[in-house]
Amino acid sequence: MSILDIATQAGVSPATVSRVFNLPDLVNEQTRQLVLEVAREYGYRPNASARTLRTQRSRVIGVVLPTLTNPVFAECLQGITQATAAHGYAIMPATTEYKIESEIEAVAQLQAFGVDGVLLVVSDAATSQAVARLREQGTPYVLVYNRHPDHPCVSVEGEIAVRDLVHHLAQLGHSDIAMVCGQLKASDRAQQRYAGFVAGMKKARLKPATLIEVPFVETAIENISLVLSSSHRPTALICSNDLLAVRAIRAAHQCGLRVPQDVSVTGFDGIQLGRDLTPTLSTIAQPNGDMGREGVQLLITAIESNSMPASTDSITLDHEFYRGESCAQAPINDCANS
Amino acid sequence: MSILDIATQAGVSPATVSRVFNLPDLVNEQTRQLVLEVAREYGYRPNASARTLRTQRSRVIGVVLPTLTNPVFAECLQGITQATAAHGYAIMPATTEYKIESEIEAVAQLQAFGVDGVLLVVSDAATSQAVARLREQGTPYVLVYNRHPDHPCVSVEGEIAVRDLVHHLAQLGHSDIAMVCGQLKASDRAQQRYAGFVAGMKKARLKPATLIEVPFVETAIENISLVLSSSHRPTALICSNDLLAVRAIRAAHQCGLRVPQDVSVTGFDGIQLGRDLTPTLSTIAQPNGDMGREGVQLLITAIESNSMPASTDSITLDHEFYRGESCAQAPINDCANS
DNA sequence: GTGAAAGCGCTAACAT
DNA sequence: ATGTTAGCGCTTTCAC
Repeated sequence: MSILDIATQAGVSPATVSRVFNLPDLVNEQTRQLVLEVAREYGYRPNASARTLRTQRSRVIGVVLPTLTNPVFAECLQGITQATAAHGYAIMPATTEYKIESEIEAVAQLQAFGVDGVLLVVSDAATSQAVARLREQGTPYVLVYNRHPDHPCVSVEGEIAVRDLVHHLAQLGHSDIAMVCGQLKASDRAQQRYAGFVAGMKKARLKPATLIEVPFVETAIENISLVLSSSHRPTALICSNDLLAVRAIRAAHQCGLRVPQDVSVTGFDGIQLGRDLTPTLSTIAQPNGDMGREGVQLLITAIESNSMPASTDSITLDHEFYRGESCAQAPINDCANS
Repeated sequence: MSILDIATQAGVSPATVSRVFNLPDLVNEQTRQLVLEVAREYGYRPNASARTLRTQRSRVIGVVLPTLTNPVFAECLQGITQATAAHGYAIMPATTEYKIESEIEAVAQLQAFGVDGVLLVVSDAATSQAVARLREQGTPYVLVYNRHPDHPCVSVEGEIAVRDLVHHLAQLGHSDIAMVCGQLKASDRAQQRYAGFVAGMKKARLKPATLIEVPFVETAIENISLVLSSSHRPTALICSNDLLAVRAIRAAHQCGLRVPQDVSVTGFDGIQLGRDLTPTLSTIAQPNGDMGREGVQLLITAIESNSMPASTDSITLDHEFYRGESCAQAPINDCANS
């Protein structure tokens, strides 16, 4: 069923049928009803490829994410899905599994499929080849979660958030605080969060910050356990994301420590599931759905005005420390220690 | 950069350029190298819409899921993504948020975007209008997680799995076992799992099975707490999915009960995160990534042979009961009770 | 092994 | 308010 068939059946020209679907106001009420009727009868729906070929617009947005297995990105994609659907756009996601070389590959694939723009979460905005390619080729893009002055980004102030969290923990009597991260060099976000940790520790005049860098998620629990079973263990663990926090809690448990009585654990991301865990997860919550939605807004606005989102369009959303049960006052004896 | 530009630059016809990309064997080695060279130089990539318009194949697969917020579907989508990418296909996901009327809407949207086929998880395969539409219109589709004799499905034997689980719990000394589900009428999977529960209880000659039906996730914890604080509370809770199991553990905690010493909790799905929780989640694990991958395989095979997947192509994958820390022997006193 | 040409279904400029 | 028509970029038959 092509537009020509419908036109013939309705006794009008293909142009009129096209107008009924794209510029209905230009068509006489009666004619429009007639066309709509015929179209419905034959179950006609305009062919997207033909429209795209003609208009050079696919109404599809590409999305590049590290993984869907981390709920933070799944929640974000959920937001993206809602916002795009509301605008009549569809999405085409691709995941990199945190492999940096997959980023450029994913972008190339999406471009090959003719997406109008791309939303992405990259390992490191400053050095990303994927982002460079997008920019060179004039494909509209917006970074989400990444935060960099040269690119259009939707992000939260990760550095400030962690700095303030250190302050909060210090107030709870913690002086021995360690940070748990993935590989720092593989993530600009982790670096920013770590910078906030260092700044916060310095400001609180606490002793040089311990960093537990976890190279692979598989060994996270072991890595953390090692530190928790040392003679002078930290009383609080600031994890750079919620999944690490979950593993930190497990590590504590394996070391015979109770959370939060013996050790406090905080995460970063605010995944929904954290609210239902036992203990509930303390975390620096980001509005994950909104991050996606705002990114879509930025991107579609640019696409429809035939321009590229600018770094000056960047949006910073509010974060919020959610104090769950995994975080409490420092244990008394440790207070005595310090 | 169109195929014509490349052809002109290389001094060949557009047909030859097309062959270089689609039927390279038909092209003289030298000519091919030349064209490839020119194409690379200009960063040429064939236009997907034009190809789709001409061939009537988009190489895009639509995916309809309830939500991405439940890791079970995120993991499945991950598998789908990998398999499609390996075949040179892209995916276009849409979520229904468990709203049954969104299913048909999502399908219509995907069809409008010209997907070659659809992978879906629906509320109820038997009555789904979305599935009916797909079938009527001759759009290839495969159901995932749903299990129904009239449709091509990739699923596990949910009923048998739960039946066997009841047996396992009975062996552990549990006689007072309750099942926790979402709204039964809204999910054929939950119904099947419940049927397995009833069958298992009967076979184990245990007293009529208690069902805790949780209408809304928001109130799940309250609903479960109510039962756990009753005078003759169950010693084991079989939850129809892992997210409910997490909430059941929380409910137990709020009732002052320890898991698993006072009450055992099991889930269904095998989400990866469950392995890192404390206690680790006991669950009937499905191979979520593989479910997606198998669905893709079935679908693409059909698409490329110009046919529709048949109900006889349905695949049943193996499930496995993962015994985590959330499940243990029934408490002694309760054994005495029974 | 390569080229010429038709046409996939649509939109938009132009004409009436 | 509606019609005519060219052409988006590609693949594929048919011819050579």
